[in-house]
Amino acid sequence: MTATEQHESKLRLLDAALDVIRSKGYAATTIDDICQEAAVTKGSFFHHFKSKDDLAVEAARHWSESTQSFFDNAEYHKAEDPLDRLLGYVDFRASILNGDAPCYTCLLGTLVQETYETHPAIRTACDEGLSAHIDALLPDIEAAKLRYAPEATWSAEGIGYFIQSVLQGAFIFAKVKQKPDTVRESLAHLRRYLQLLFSSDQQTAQQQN
Amino acid sequence: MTATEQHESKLRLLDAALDVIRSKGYAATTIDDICQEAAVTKGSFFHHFKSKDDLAVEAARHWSESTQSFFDNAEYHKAEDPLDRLLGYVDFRASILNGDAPCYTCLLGTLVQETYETHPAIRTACDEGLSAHIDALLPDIEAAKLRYAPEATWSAEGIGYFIQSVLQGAFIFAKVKQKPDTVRESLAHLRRYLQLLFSSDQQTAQQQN
DNA sequence: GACGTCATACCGACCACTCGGTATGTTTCC
DNA sequence: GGAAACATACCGAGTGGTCGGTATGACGTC
Repeated sequence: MTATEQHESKLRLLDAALDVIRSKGYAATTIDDICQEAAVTKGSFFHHFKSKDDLAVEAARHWSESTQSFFDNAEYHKAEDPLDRLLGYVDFRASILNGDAPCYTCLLGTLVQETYETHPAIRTACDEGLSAHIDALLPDIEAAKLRYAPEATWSAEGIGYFIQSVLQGAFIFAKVKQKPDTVRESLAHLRRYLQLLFSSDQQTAQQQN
Repeated sequence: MTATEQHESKLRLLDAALDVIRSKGYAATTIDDICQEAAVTKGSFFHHFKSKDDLAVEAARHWSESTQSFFDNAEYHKAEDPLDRLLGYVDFRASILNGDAPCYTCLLGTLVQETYETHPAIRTACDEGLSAHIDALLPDIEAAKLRYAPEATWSAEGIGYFIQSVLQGAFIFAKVKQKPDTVRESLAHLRRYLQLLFSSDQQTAQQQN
C-alpha cells in the first residue's frame, strides 16, 4: 500500500500529528490531542496505529513523503545550471517561511531531539527521512562541483549536511525568537557561502583547511 | 545569592537536570529521574524548586552560567588577532565533541524545541542564555569586520546567529547519526566561510546579494 | 455474516505535587 | 549562658489527575 491510498481517517490522524507534535513536542502531545485535532475518536486511532510510538514512526514517514513531493514539484528544478538549482533550493526554503514556527519547521528535527536515545525506531525513521532529503540534493551539488569546483576537497554529502544543519539550527532560533527573521538571515549567509564555494577564484582559500 | 553559593543539594539537582533533560528531553524526564540521578529525595527537590517548570527555568540559567565561564576560560581568547579568536572559538567547539551526544549537546536548543509554544518562561530563559552566548562573540566579530571587511553589508549579530545555527543544527544530526562526525564537517565548512568572509579578495562576491 | 471502521466506557500505571513530619542550626532576649 | 522561637534543609508516604492502552459493541457494506 502506497502513501496515497491511506484511509481518510488515518491520513487525518497523520496530518494532525505533524501539526501537534511540531508545536508541543512529541512527549507532551497526547493521543487525545491528536484525535481531537483530527476530529476522530480514540477507537479509530487504535484501529490504525498499534501505539503512540507506532504513530510517530508512521508520521515521520508520512512527513518525508509529503515534503519530498512538495520539493519535487518546486520550480527551482527547471534551471539549467546545477548551481542555480542549488541556490534555487535555498531561495525556495526562504520563500516558504510563512506563519508561525509550527508551520514551516521540520518535524524530524523536532522529533529526533526527544527520541534519539530512548526510541530507536523513531530515530531511525527520522534518519531515513532526513537522509533521503539530503540525497535528493546530491545530484545538483555533484554536478555543480564538477562544473565549478572540480578540485575541491570537500564532499557533496558534507555540503548537504551543512545545508540541512543551517536550516535545522535556524529553526531553533525561529522558535526562540518567535519569528523567522534569523532564518532568512542565516539562509542568506548559507547562499553566500555556496556562491563562494562554487566560484572559481577562491581555490587558494581551500589550502588553509 | 549568586549562582556560586547554591546549596549542594540544589546544585546536584541542577547538574542532574542538565544531563537527564539532554538525553531524554524535557517532557519525558520525570522528577524522580532527576532525584535519582542527583541522589536526592523528592522532598528535597520540592524544597528547592516550586515546580518542574521552575526547575527548567533555573536549569537553563545554570547552564548559561556554567557554559559562560567554561568558554571564558578557554585559550582562544589569548590570540591577538580578532579573526584568530573567532576561528579559535570554532576550533574549540570542534575540540570538545567527545563522548555521546548528551555530553556535548546544548541544553537550551533541546529545551526550547519542546517548550517554545507552551512554556513562555522557559522559552524566555533559553532566549536569554543563547543571546548572551552570542553577545559574547560579538566584540571579536566586530573587531574582525573592522579590520578585514569594513565595507561588508552583513551585521556581526547575523554572523553570531549563523554560527549558532550551524552548531545547533549539527547537534541534531549528531543525534540522528549517533556520532559527532557531521558536526566536525559542518564546523569545517563554517570555518571556511568565516575565512572567506574576512578575506579581502572577495568583496566582489558581496554585490551579488 | 463477516470484515473493516469506528464509538464509548473503562482500566491501571504513572507522575507532579502535597503534607505532616524530623533534624539541625541560628537568632533573640532575659 | 541558656531557653524559647524561628529558620532551613530534608524526608517519603500519600493523592488526585492524566494518559496510553483495552474491551466491547455498533454500524455499514460486500
